[in-house]
Amino acid sequence: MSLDTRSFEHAEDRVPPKFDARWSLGPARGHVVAEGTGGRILEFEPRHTIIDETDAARCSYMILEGSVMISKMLPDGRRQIIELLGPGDVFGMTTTGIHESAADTLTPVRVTAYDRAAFERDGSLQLVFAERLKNQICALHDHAMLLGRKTARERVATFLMRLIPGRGGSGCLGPQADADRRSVTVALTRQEIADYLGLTLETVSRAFSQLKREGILSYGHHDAVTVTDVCRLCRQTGAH
Amino acid sequence: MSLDTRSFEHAEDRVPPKFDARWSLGPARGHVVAEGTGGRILEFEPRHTIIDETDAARCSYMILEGSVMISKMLPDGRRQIIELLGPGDVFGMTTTGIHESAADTLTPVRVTAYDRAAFERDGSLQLVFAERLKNQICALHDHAMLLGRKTARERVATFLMRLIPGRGGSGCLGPQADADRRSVTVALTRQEIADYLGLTLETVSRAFSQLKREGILSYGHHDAVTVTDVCRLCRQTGAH
DNA sequence: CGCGGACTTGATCTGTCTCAAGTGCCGTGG
DNA sequence: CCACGGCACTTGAGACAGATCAAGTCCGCG
Repeated sequence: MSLDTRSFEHAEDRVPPKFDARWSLGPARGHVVAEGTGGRILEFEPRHTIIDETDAARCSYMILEGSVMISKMLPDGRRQIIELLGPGDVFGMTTTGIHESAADTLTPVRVTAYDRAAFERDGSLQLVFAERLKNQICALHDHAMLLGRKTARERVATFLMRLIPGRGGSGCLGPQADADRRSVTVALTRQEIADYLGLTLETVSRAFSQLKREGILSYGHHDAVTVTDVCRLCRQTGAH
Repeated sequence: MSLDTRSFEHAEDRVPPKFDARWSLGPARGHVVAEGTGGRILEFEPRHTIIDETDAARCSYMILEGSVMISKMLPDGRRQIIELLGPGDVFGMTTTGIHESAADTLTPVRVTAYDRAAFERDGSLQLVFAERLKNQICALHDHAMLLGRKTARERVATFLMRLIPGRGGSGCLGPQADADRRSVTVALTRQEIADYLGLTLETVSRAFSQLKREGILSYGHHDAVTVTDVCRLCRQTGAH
């Protein structure tokens, strides 16, 4: 149901985006690591573009490693981050032949890219993708609920809960052992979190500060957050 | 990409919901019309429940005729309508074995219900569903943009544009012949539109009134709306 | 040391929600 | 046939969450 959130804990691996002509020009983005049966394995640095919103759709992708964000822009510049994806998730499928949303890396990413024509011919591959799509649809449903009906505070709490594997979902394990605290790494800037949650950067910042003041979170450096009381955070998500 | 919106134009067919024990009890909702190869064909009256949010998932469904809404509720009663579906669309798939959203009819509906176990075994059926899922994902992406970033006015304009087949999408035909006017039937109440667009009923009503005052819409009876200038409406959607 | 980027915090503004009437239509029953 | 009640919708007035505008702070880096 929820994202594999360990994938967002790679911020420490981040290196500053460095321009490399080989990675940015033409339709074949990314660094080809291996050619295989039907799929090429590509690698991308953090903060690089895999798909532009207007690209012709030549490939479908499955993530092997790292985190990818799918986003859309309105002509006046308003942006919405639609999905945050991790290992196993798929993107780039389309029925129109044109991608209608962009895909960018958050962390170092390795994907398998399947040529569209080859993909269409391979039924068993499509089944694998379809299975994954079901999960992603479920996440999109939850996210629609969040965007349409939750308060800013609930959105931020929900976002943070998704970063904690095994908690908050239908099969929540409850508090473990003694203390119910967990550390997570937030691989997104405040602006990106805002674009994901349908808020402004300031509102996201205020929600973080408020949760910190209440002792539910603690953090020094912005992307290394400790949730000091997971259950209490969970009760702020609106789902209880 | 967009919904097949002719499916929302059946309000005139509506009959008042009538209670019928056969339709409401137990897991096998709906009226079985035919048993077939792997799938049963079921019929439902307007405004009836196909799936409850907590149902165990026994079937996957494909719509043959009519409109279905998929929704979720928070424990405190806030509701979000996640998707509006028409003929060809599919729902009820899950990887968890539990449905996590409800499905209700808007109009008289005929669906094919595939037993979950049988469905899992039939690869070609899954491929048909997968193809359809791609379209629905695309619609969910657009809807996330709407919920996260559009104003009330833009949301309502976008909603109305989706009711006009062949217009507003990537392959928009532009104004036809002389006048650019179209009649649509809105099969949802203001409250349902609000729950779909992440607004309140009053805000939806005000947006309708405003568009009417500006001469972009006209309507007497609430569910029979004439868009008097489709292109002008389209320019209010935020997508231009 | 000074600059720039990401974040925080405060003050104010505003779009949407909330609360509260009021209207019109339709079906029911006298 | 008309009075009545209920439901969906409209409209207005005021409140409020979150947006916007504007300083700041903190930290890494050249």
